Amino acid sequence: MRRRRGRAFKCIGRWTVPRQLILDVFINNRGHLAAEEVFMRIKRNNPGIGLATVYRNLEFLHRQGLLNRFKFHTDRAHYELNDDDREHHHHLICRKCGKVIDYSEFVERELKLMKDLEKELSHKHGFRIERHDLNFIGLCTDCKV
Amino acid sequence: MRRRRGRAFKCIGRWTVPRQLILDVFINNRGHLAAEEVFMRIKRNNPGIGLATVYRNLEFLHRQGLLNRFKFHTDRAHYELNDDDREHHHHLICRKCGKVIDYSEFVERELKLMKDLEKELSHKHGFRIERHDLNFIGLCTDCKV
DNA sequence: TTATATGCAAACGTTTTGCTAGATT
DNA sequence: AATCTAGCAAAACGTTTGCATATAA
Repeated sequence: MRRRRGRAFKCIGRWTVPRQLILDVFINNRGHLAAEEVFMRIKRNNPGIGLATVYRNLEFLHRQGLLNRFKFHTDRAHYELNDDDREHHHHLICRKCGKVIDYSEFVERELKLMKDLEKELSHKHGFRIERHDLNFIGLCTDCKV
Repeated sequence: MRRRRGRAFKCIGRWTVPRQLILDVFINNRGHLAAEEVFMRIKRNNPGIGLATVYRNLEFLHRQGLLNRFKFHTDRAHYELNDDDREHHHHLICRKCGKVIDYSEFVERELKLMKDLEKELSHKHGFRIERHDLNFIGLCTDCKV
């Protein structure tokens, strides 16, 4: 198996079938998926897949920078495709049904603030800030009735 | 047992000894504690306490609005005292040692942005936003060497 | 050919639950 | 007295690990 993603990408390790299948799930399904959900989707056409393989490869793809990892409301880790072409965005999380909506409003203004904050905080607390994580929690249209 | 907190507070349910002991841990120890840590601290002077009681009461106190609940880097849920008098703040999280530092820099500017964002997002996505959660993840002074 | 990844099952750490005795109102 | 809560142990849940087999390079 040799098919990867469209653009060039150096991979530490071997590019295997399960690895590609997992990535395909995210390519065909822009969203925020937990391991179990990825596992189920692959299992439909590839019943031989193991859940541990999914877990190992989600972590692998995350380390390779292909997937972003989140801990939202629930206990499960969620992953989304880390598409360089994609706009910087954050998440609206419904605390009732768990729905996650991406948004990119006010990003320029937000990024400016984040940069100022990172500078100030790095200096003051000696932290080397690598990333930030901003979530809005509330009720979605369906759940707020 | 009748002792509660300084200010008035209506409690749904019964105010029990373990409930007070758990709250005391947070009053005497401003910080972000996981269930196990709270359990250990109480056990020192009250060996009879059960871990399940701690879990149940952390959730209880969170529902009562006395504790804030976070899911940081690790798998454990962390809680902190929700002190109304306290400044609005966010968290710097060290991804290596798990240390959590509170900060309140740029809060006015941040709150202004959050308010604008909440208004825009509520309108556009039909979300009723209840709260936001902003974390900076990186390496602390000790871990970045 | 050889290191790496897979699949399975068992182990793991955290959190929840069922139950009976006990405490609070 | 009625009801809610505690403590214990067992189960549940998401995730990780050990190991023999299979696969990519």
